[in-house]
Formats: sequence, C-alpha cells, structure tokens
Amino acid sequence: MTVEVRRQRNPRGQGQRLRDEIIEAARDLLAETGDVKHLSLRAVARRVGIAAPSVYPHFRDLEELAVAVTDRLFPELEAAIGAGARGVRDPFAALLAGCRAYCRYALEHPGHYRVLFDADLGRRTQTEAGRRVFQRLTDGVRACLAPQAGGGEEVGGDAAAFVAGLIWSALHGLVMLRISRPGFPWAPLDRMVDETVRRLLGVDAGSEATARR
Amino acid sequence: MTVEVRRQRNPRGQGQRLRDEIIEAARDLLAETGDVKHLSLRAVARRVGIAAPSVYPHFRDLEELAVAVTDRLFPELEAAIGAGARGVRDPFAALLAGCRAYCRYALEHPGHYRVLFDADLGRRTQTEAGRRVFQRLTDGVRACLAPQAGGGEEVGGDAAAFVAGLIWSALHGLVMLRISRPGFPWAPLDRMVDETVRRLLGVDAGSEATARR
DNA sequence: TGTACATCAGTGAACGCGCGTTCACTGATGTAC
DNA sequence: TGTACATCAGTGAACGCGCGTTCACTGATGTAC
Repeated sequence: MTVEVRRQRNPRGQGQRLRDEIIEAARDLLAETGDVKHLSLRAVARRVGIAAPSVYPHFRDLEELAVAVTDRLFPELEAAIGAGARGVRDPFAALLAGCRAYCRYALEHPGHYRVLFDADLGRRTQTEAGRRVFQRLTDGVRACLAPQAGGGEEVGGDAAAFVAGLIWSALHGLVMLRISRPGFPWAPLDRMVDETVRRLLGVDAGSEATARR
Repeated sequence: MTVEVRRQRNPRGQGQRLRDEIIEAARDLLAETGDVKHLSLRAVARRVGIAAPSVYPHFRDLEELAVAVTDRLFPELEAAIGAGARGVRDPFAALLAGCRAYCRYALEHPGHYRVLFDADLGRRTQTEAGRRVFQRLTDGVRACLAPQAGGGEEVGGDAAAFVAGLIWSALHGLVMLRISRPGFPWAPLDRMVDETVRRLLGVDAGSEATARR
C-alpha cells in the first residue's frame, strides 16, 4: 500500500527550489540512461513528485533542462580532476594524477560522462568549465615540456595545445571504449592511462618522478 | 499529389529479399541518427514501404534488427581499413595507413561509427569482424615492434596487444571527440593520427619511412 | 488438363502506452487599505 | 485589527501523436490429385 504524501508547496519567492529539484532529478535519470534523448519531462516530473506541467515555468523544454544539468556536471568533473592532482608537486606526476582522476570520474559516472560528451548536445553548447578543463590540461602539458623546450618546439604552433589535444582525445577514447566494450580484455586502467600520457608527451619527462612514486 | 505505387510482392521463397530491404532501411536511418535506441520499427517499415507488422516474420524485435545492421557495418569498416593499407610494404607506413583509414571511415560515417560502438549494444554483442579488426591492428603493431624486439619487450605480457589497445583507444577518442565537439579548434586529423600512432608505438620505428613518403 | 487446396508474403484495423503540450483551475500566502 | 485582493506555486484533465504489438484477413502462387 502506497502512502500518498502530498508534496509540501514551496513558500513564496522560493520557486527556485523546485528548479533545483528538477535539475537533480534529471541528473539522476541521466546517470542511469547516459542519454539526453531518453530524458522525458514526465519521468522527471514523476521523480520529483510534481505534475508534468510544473516543469514549464522553470524550463522551456527538455534541452534547456539538459543544458542546466551539464552546467552542473562539468564543474563536478573539473573538481574531481582538481582533487586528484591536489598537492602533487612534480609536473609530470601532477599531470598523470589529473589524467587518472579524469578517467576515474568517467568510469565511476559513465552515464554522466556520456552526457557531457553527447554528440548532439555538444554540437550546440559550449561550456566555460569544459574549456577550463582543457586549459588546465594544456598548462600541465606545458609544464612537462618546458624543461626540454630547446628540443621539443613545434614549428609555428603551440606544442602544448597540440599534445594536450592528443592526450585528451586518447583519454576520451580510453574510457569510452571501456564503457562500450566492457567485455574486452583491457589492461588495468591506470597502466593504460600512464603509458598513454607518457608516450604522447613524447619526452622522457618524469621518468624518474614515476619511479620515485 | 502523391502517386501511390503498390509495392511488388516478392515471389515465393524469396522472403529474404524483404529481410535485406529492411536491414538497408535500418542502416540508412541509423546513419542519420547514429543511435540504435532511436530506431523505430514503424519508421523502418515506412522507409521500406511496407506495413509495420511485416517486419516481424524477419526480426523478433528492434535489437535483432540492429544487430543485423552492425553485422554488415563491421565488415564495411574492416574493408575500408584494408583498402587504405593495401599495397603498402613498409610496416609502419602500413599501420599508419590503416589507422588513417579507420579514422576517415569514422568521420565519413559518423552515424554508423557511433552505432558500432554503441554503449548498450556493444555490451551485449560480440562481432567476429570487430575482433578481426583488432587482431589486424595487433599484427601491424607487432610488425613495427619486431625490429626492436630486443629492447622493447614487455614483462610477462604481449607488448603488441597492449600497444594495440592503446592505439585503438586513442583513435576511438580522436574521432568520437571530433564528432561531439566539431567546434573545437582541432589540428588536422591525419597529423593527430600520425603523431598519436607514432608516439604510442614508443619506438622510433618508421621515422625514416614517413620521411620517405 | 483442370481444380481444390496449402502455403507464402504480406495487409489493415485496432489496442494500450508514454509522451509533450495546452488550458482553465485552485488554494495558500502575502499586501494594501 | 480586519478584509479584500493580487500573486505565486503549482494541479488535473484533456488533446493528438508515434510507438510496439496483436489479430484476423487477403490474394497470389505453387502443388497434389
């Protein structure tokens, strides 16, 4: 027997609370499906415990809601990377820690990670936090390349940004492929991440730093 | 004004023809959406020009149909790679050509590529052609590593398979990220592919082969 | 050679479902006088 | 202090749509006798 608990109406001026609850409900649903296009307004409303039309005052449509969710998810990813690399002094060890944290976040929250890189949503949105994540990666790469700057300079381009692009792409593939091919005999994640980053950096930076670890 | 063309019924014993048409229609629809979960039986039937229930004698449900489509797509990918590397003698140049062809296929058929690596479908299916593609990559890597076998041996594992895993993951990320972030200022595809493969191989194999090219 | 019958390759109508969206409404709470 | 009113935060019923699936059917073609 279900006990019908009537939802407590928010006090005046605090309609924002419902907005928050809606975003959180959508967040939870997206964690399960990993697909923005499977989000349904009615399912969100059901989870919040409100009538379907009550979503409209807060979000014009599902896409606006989905964007609100990713606006929360990107900073979460950013925070996870920051926490992973916090306090690590050596540039290469710090870069590695950040990359590992990135991949760990993706595999611990596969639904959310897939939403962040949804093919159709990503086409239309640009998030500030997403850019910051890449900038941080580029800076980390630059710090590793700096000591060898004499020999490793790219011709007429930003070597660090190029290598950061290689690393980001590779890590993205690493986690996405694990998500979609869980049955494949993958080597341990951290080992693949380490080797990928080390080799893509293209210098023997940090070889002693990791030996120390 | 639409002219209603009555579909010509297949002759007896050739119900297989309709099966083929259904698969092709699903293939086309998947190229557009790139998402197995957006395939609809009625949309497929509409495109073929048949009534919806006519699909049932050929496929129990949509998943069975989707699997039939991927059973065609993987060999297509395999063929594209084969065509790209055909006739290339040098092992490193051949590996590179295959990797470039892989990425080119993915970016020329983004919908199909996404279907091939669909998170939910991939969890349940294993395709022979998919395994062959990876085996071919592993062999290509082994051929490049062989000359340096003395120095590059992995401890207690198959170095070629490990590196092939790194490369496959990296290439997957390279194309998936381009598909979902088309607005990002990416470096040219072939340059990213070349550098990724060369660096992940972790030996200076083929440095003179590419210079020759 | 004719004819009854079986089989094959589908069709068309109907069902119940979940969906997005609209509309008029309700009822609690704050505010003006 | 009382009371009328405005506003806010939602509700509930209804709509039309596309969907997967079922069911009884149709009509052409081959086969047995």
